Amino acid sequence: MNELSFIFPMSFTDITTEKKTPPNEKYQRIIDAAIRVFSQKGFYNAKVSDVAKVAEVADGTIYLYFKNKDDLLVSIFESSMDYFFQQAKDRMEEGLDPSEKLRRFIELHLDAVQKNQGLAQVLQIELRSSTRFMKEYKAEKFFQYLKLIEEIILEGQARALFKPSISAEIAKRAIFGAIDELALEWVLMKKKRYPVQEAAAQLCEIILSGLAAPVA
Amino acid sequence: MNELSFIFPMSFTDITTEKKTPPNEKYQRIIDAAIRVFSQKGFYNAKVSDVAKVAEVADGTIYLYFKNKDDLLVSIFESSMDYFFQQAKDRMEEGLDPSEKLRRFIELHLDAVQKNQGLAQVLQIELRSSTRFMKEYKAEKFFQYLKLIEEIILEGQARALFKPSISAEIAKRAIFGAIDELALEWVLMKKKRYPVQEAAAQLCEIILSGLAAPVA
Amino acid sequence: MNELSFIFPMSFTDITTEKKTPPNEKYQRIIDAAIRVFSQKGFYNAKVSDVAKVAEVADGTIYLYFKNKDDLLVSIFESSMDYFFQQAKDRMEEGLDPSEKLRRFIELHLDAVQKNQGLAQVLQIELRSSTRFMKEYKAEKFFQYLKLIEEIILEGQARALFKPSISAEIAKRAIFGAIDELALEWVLMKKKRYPVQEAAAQLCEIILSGLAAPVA
Amino acid sequence: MNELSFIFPMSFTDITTEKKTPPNEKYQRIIDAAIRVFSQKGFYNAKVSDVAKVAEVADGTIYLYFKNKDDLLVSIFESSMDYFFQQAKDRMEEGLDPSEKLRRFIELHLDAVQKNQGLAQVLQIELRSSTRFMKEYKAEKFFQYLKLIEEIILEGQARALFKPSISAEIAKRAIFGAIDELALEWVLMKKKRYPVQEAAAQLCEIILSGLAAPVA
DNA sequence: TATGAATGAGTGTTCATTCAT
DNA sequence: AATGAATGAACACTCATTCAT
Repeated sequence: MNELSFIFPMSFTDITTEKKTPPNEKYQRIIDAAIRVFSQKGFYNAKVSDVAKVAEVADGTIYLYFKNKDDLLVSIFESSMDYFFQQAKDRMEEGLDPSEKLRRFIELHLDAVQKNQGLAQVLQIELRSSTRFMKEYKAEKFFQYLKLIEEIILEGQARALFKPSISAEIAKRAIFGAIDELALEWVLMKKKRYPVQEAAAQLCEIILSGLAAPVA
Repeated sequence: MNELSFIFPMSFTDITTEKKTPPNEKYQRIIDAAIRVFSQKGFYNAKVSDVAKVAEVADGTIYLYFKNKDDLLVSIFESSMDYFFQQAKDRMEEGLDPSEKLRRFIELHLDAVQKNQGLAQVLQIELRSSTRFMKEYKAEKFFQYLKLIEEIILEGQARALFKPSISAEIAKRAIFGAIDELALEWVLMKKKRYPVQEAAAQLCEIILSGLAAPVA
Repeated sequence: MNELSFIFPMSFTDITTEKKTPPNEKYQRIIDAAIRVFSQKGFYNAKVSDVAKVAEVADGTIYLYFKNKDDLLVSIFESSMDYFFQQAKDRMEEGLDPSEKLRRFIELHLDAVQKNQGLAQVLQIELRSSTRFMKEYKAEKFFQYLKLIEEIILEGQARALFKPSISAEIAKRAIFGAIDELALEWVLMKKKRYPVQEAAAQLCEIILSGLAAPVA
Repeated sequence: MNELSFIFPMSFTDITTEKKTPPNEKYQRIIDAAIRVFSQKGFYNAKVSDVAKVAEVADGTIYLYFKNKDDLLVSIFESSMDYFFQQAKDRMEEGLDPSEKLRRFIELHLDAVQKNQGLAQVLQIELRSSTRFMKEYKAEKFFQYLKLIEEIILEGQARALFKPSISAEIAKRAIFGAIDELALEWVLMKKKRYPVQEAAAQLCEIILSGLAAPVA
């Protein structure tokens, strides 16, 4: 049972399909160990051998499943995003109001963060840290994520529910940034001063009225 | 002429007062070199000797001005923030409308980013990368930054211009996150699709109406 | 075949029991290389990579067997002393005259030095060099060595063969100093002007009559 | 007032004559500082800048008086020995019994050690540490020291007071080693368990009867 | 003489990665 | 597939020495 499968009952391995090495039990152990170790020590300060130790695997075994240390981080990112998309699809059925969709999206993100704080830290802090990831690595999955927000905004504008003056391209980034920062703060907070849901609600209150078309 | 002095005509050395080693010409050269090198290669991938080379200084000289490689990063952060606060104080005079203050704050941040893209990258990407900075190092200056936003919100609420239901504590984080993400995207964008000012305007449009108290 | 096994036919590994890493072939190669390199260049001037090169091992391999460069020196000392004690026990059977025991002890020490001059240099010169070893590191084994001499003296006094006025505590140091200095000179002598055995005999002549109780 | 001048009222500078730079007040300050620093930290762990700090001189100033760090150590050694010889000449007047001369010699050495423990440590531990000093540097002064002992022994043998079978060449080394070791132990002893004079007396008791020709 | 800022060669140690078993 | 001993490139930092002032 890994950290992610705690969020989503369906097996992790079902969605990731690109990997050459079919994710198996040992692959999972390594991913889970990496999440734990990276979130505690930080990616750069974590040793591959630390991950191996936690995963109860030999150092070399990690290289049977991952190309190198970076690949471990990328793999964590990619499979996490796959989960997220799966969930997003489930929760935001067609026909919902764009405002409601956006609310659910925000809630989903923050709920996921709450359920998996170690993972959240890795994705937010460590991933961002590497110039490689931010500049060179085409964060395909990250763009997919942004696209989800963009589509909601565009739909809202098409249905005249959101201000037409808003640039969806820019707004999606601002919204992601806000969610991301709230998530990060909440995760790093030792003594939680408020539940994540509170953060979600507050953010919705600002964003939704911020986007809303003025009533005639 | 260093990167920062490009933003602010007044000398760097005038404001920073805490440093034991009084920032002098060589200190500046090293800071500027570090900003350039860190923003290009990333903090972890940058060698101290790279910084020395760019600064046209011997490796050892860096250690006359900075305790170690980390200290270089922290110093960049701290002096940048000092600049920012100085600027913020100048631009947001007393008596301004809270909405106007917030607009100016956002514009200030994004303008500064535009004027100093290398520095912006370092602060956003590299600083965040280190577990040290995020968890252990008490980012005093960062909290001061957040406090500026918080005070504007509280003032707006006190004057019944902003919704009372908003938690300033949470909102300030959301706003910072939004600014930060827009800044990051803009900086990393190879071919600028829109001016930063456009990002500032868009963000203001969402945030200001999002915070505004409904008209009776 | 290592330097020490030249002195004692029994395997090195048989006696050293405290070491976590069981001395194996590679461990021995490193120890032997270190003795050679340290005796030639001196501990401080020897590079770890020099030792690695002589041992025909990668630099990093040394750190699989030794905590650090200092540990290499300590390990050489400790295992040498273990050998010595083993030998001393064998050569100085119970029932021997204290004078005879002392003679054999001195001969043993100087013979060992002759058989292993590189090691002797390291132990005498390099070990003494480090403030760490002399002041902080409790040279347990060295005190054991001194104790052997002390016991012989005390036995001689108990049997009224040695002067009762002699302080065993002080005498053991003086004797060790004399042996040590003779050993050092002999080792450093390029062209040997006399055999070590001669030095042993001369020292015995002084010490034994110096300790002897006056005949009634 | 330097450490050495505490032992000998005559000025340090009067005897050292080889030095190009005439030893003056600043030269002395540096020597004294070096003795203090080297004895505390050990030669290799002491920084030239430490010595400069203690001497209240700029780093560069040291190089006006000494060729390099090694030269500092050599200079300490040489001038100490000069003092010693001066003293030895004074105390061991012609006409004295060889036994009495040897006793005075041993007492002189140990008294000097007691009066100047920092210096003693430097000479015994640090000097010996460097392969340079032991192997390459022709310790002229050290041989002079040994010669003093040798001459006493030869005189004793010529006058049939000492055993003719003793090799003066070997005995002088043994005696030096014994003195040196007793000195070292005494200096490093935290809580002095006995006065140095006791060590001197004990050593004389062994050595003198050890050398003495048997009475007919 | 004296200074002390600047230099830059030098090295112990780490750790991602490999590969013989 | 799995291991983990071995590798060796890489790098932050130190400090003896110099030299412009």
